[in-house]
Amino acid sequence: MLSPSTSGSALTYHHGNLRKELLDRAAHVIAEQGIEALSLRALSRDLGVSHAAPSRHFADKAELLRALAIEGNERFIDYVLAAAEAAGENPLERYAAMGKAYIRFSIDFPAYYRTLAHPDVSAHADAELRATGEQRQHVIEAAARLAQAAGWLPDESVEDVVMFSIATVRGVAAMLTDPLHGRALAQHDTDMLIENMVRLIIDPAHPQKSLNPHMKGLS
Amino acid sequence: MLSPSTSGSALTYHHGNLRKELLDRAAHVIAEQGIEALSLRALSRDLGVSHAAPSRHFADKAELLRALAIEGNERFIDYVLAAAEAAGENPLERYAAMGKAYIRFSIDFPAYYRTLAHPDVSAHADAELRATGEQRQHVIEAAARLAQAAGWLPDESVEDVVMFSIATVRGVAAMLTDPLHGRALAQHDTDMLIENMVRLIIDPAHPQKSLNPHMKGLS
DNA sequence: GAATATAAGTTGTCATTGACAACATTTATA
DNA sequence: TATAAATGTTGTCAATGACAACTTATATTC
Repeated sequence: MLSPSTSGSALTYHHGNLRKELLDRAAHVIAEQGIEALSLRALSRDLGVSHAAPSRHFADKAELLRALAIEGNERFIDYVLAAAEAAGENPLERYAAMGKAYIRFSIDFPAYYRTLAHPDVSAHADAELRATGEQRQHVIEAAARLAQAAGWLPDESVEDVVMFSIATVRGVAAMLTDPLHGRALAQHDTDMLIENMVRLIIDPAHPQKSLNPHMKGLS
Repeated sequence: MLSPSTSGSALTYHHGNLRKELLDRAAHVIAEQGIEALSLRALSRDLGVSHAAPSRHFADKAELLRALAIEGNERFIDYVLAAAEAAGENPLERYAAMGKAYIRFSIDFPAYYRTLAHPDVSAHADAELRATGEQRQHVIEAAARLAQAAGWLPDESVEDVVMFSIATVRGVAAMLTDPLHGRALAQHDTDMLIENMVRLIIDPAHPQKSLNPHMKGLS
């Protein structure tokens, strides 16, 4: 009862570190049944606390989702940056790896992805969530700049290539996770699909890909 | 009271054609305050009927949203096909026009777009909604085939170019309508952005755009 | 044209939910 | 030890979606 070393539910405090357990359980429910099925009271029941307990950690439901979204943004950044590191030094390879990681994150962490993609969450964004969202943007934009400097779509503005690449991977992620459109693909097919989609955005083997290839040939 | 010719609320029946009025009002609320703010009871109050009246037309809330989504898919198809017609005969121009129309639809008809994009709606899709979704897919796919035959990305599979182009416009639409990411752009900027994004997918002026431009040069 | 079936709408009720207030208990701090 | 702060509980409220029972208007049938 008193020992903080017990793993699991009765950790350090009254009932354990309820805040974290709420977030974990919420992520589980969202991954299993979607974000609409999330109920603070059901969450409380699952964790064996009273229905008002969550209010000590989250002012309302939106705040819990916000916290989950912030956590998701942080993990997203780590995930994508790790993929870039693993890809080596070539800026084109790095950016392609980040694109694949972007899509894969949405599949590997459906709860974070759904939370981040949910319209109501971004509608109720606060300063902190906005901040992690901008971090996310900066990480991608910095890598895009380097890729462009290495020969990718040199005639386009940075804003445009950033938006183009984010939009595409975001759209692919949406389609793969959409139960309507996303017919279940085999693991191998998914890998191949991601590979192809990212190659259509940026192909490290052919960085000269450009809308004005004839201009490049004359320069 | 009895005349069916009066426009507006007291049309033909008990209270008018309530079904249509519910859908219209729902679209209005969704466009104004988002899909989460939609309440059947509030809808009933707005239209001056009792809280159980909607149940005669829609078994539950999901069914109303489903009907709205089906309507949205139909209008989407009309909208995109009209854009293709206006673009003339060239398959590349036509496909580009359809891409722009796709994005523009999400801006011009936010209620339909939000409903169609909402995860809970596609989760509760029925046969009819799925059918209109497939129609949508076929319309795009047919145009993509023609564009490919006219020289666009000839080395890729149809499935890949379809997914790539849909994903990109879908992502752009998501970003433009996302209150977090979509900082308000001026009308002209939006036009230019759409233009650029679609040109990065398919550029009618340079249909030879391909991942293997050197192969094309040798053939 | 009256009788009847059906469609459309209403009132009443219920369980669930998110939010809040008042109270209780445990931990931290002075 | 006294007290403040954090954490959790019980009780309550209004709003909501869903449903059942009842009412009324339109359509159909004899």
